[in-house]
Amino acid sequence: MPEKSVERAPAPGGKRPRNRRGEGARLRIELIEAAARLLESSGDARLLTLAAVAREVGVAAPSIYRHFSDVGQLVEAVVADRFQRLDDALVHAMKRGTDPASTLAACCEAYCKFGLEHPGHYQILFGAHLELDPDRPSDRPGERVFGRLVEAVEAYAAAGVARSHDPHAMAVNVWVALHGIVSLRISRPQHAWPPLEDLIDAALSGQVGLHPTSHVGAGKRRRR
Amino acid sequence: MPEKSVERAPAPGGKRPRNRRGEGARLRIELIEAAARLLESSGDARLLTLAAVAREVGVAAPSIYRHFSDVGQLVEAVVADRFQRLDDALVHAMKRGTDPASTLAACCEAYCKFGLEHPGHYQILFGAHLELDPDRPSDRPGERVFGRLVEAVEAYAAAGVARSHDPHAMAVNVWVALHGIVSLRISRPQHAWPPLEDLIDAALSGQVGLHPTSHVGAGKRRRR
DNA sequence: TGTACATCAGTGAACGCGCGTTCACTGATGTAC
DNA sequence: TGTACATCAGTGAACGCGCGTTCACTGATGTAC
Repeated sequence: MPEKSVERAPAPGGKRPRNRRGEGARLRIELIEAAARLLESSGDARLLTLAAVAREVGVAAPSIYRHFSDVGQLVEAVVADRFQRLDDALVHAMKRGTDPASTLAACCEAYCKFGLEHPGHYQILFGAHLELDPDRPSDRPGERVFGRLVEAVEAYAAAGVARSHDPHAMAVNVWVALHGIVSLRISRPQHAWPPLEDLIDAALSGQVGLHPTSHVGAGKRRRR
Repeated sequence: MPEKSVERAPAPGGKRPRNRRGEGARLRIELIEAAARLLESSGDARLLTLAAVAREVGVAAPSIYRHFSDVGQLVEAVVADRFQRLDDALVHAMKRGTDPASTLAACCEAYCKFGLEHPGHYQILFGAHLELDPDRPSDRPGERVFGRLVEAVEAYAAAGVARSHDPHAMAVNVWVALHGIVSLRISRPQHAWPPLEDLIDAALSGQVGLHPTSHVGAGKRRRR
């Protein structure tokens, strides 16, 4: 029987082959992916340990130091990546909108879906214990994502049917509502929740006056 | 002068005097209070250690076992106590209301204030990692608190000015909105938030059609 | 009233474990000559 | 072309620390007689 048949052997059996010369940077990627998996399942960066990451990848713990000087940098790498993914998801969703109303709805829906599909990451991104560098307001965490919401609400408001004339204030209210939807559904999965769409509709109609009928059919929304 | 002048000597200096015979149960209280302080500052029960609680109280770690068989029971004691306090606060606030509108507003305000004044506890009570005994639905966490909200919304709906005719659904929307307000303000303290009252007003007017003017003057609300 | 005893409240030492971090090292492989 | 060497990717052993948990114990104090 062939000995080293599989290249990507999983950690338990295969004694993970070391990278070729010049390809050491691959471990960096693997470490970030492993940390991301662990963070997804814990939902709190403070519970992440270097030892667990090393184990997950199948590598000795000191090997991590070649790429990250401490666990914080590893977390930062994961967090930056996930903020980027969320932003990408919002931008992508908004492109699907055919008018300001459906664009705003799509944006909100994408936000909630990201959160509900990656609850651990969502909790880390928008939970209280992030502590990125507060001196770099450019990446003040989540501010860019909030900016997308502001964009969408502004465009909707410009179309003239919004509730008030302060798009920024409305965007705050919408963000708060969406965050409530996502985080309570994550933390109370056993509660008898109405369909996600209904919660989003209620938030949008309450906060910006965007009623369900105005954007039915914009995305793949189906009522039951 | 009386010999045992100070009963509650602080941990650092005073070598905490042991309780008299028959008063061993006092340590139980102290342990719960200490755990509560630590939980308030961490915001996650999974970070609580017996060693830290023992240190906080000024007692040897094994002493805890006389009162709690593991850290989970200690957490459970704190959580039950804080849920009770929150419920008390809501009930007390609602008693101050003079009509269904002001009662509902007072309830929501009390909910938010509890959360913002005890952010660590709020995160533990309504965060994702609680895991109380799911076989006892009676204390399914937070359900009783949610029930207060349902009560208040129902009373308001019965008065006839509500947005829809499904008080339970409205209460869900209100809960979600309040949770969003509290948890995002906790986790993004540096964000330029509007006054708490404005956020609550927006939630209430959006979700149940209760507009600020309908309850101005009911509590100590002041506009600026 | 005095004294022996039972009980209570809590301690100190010890253990194994997982973690972070350091250090010198190993072995494969690309490269200069 | 062959060979010596430098470098790269990663390891294994070791350390101190904090933690959970056990165990036998200690010393104060209430109580029975």
